[in-house]
Amino acid sequence: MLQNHRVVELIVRERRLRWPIPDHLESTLRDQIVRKVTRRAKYLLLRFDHGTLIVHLGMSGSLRILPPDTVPKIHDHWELRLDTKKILRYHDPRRFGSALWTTGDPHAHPLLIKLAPEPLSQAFDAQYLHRTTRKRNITIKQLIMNSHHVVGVGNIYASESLFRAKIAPRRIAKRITRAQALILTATIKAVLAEAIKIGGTTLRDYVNAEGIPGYFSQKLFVYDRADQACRVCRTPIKQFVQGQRSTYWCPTCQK
DNA sequence: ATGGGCACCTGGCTGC
DNA sequence: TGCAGCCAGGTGCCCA
Repeated sequence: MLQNHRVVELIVRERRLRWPIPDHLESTLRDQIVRKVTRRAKYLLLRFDHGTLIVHLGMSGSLRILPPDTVPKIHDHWELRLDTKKILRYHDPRRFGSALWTTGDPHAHPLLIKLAPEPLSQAFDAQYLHRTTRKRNITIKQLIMNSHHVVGVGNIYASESLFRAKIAPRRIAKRITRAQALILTATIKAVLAEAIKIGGTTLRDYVNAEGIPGYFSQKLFVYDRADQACRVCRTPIKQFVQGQRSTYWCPTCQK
């Protein structure tokens, strides 16, 4: 869709994202050809000949490919006009997302250099997780949500992965056994792969880039299910706050 | 080095 | 119906 197409113009309507969109970006991207679109953790990488555009969607961001002359709406902060006449448009009400320019190896960028291995890769395995939890006094839920230890696991999938692994969210990371590390890597991979396959998780009225909701919410065992019966044992699901985020778990299934 | 708390924002929902 | 208050799918930064 984007690859090998030329950017005719970058239009920025609101530069104030998590980090300001650099002033030079319009002139830098003009007439550049998108060579490759890749991803690292939740960062999208648009590779050009002279550098890389690093895009993050934050909590509420979306990117859509739109037909020519589609009228921009509120919170449509920037867009690439392509030689195909289509528009790649970034929409983000909360402005927690970002669009950064970097030259050289994008993986060497300060935001990417320290990221943990890709969760769906072989490098993310039981040995890795067991090693990285050693001597860690934080809870296992906070560890799997820390991108220096595990990437791709946000607040929803953290609770879901731990439920499937039967591990209590408050368990201290260094107390995780080798066997539990093996199970947890497997449940993280499964949860992420399933969620990706069915379009992610839609809560309330969020929609994806095609304007379609994700259906993983129908597969949630614990997230957003406080006081409802556990789908395995019927115990009421518990909710509490951990590091300013809501955690959901089943006190019977998870130990 | 590690871990905890804060910050950035808008909008939807709840309850008075 | 209006509105204040609360909560939200992320994550980098600062400080102890």
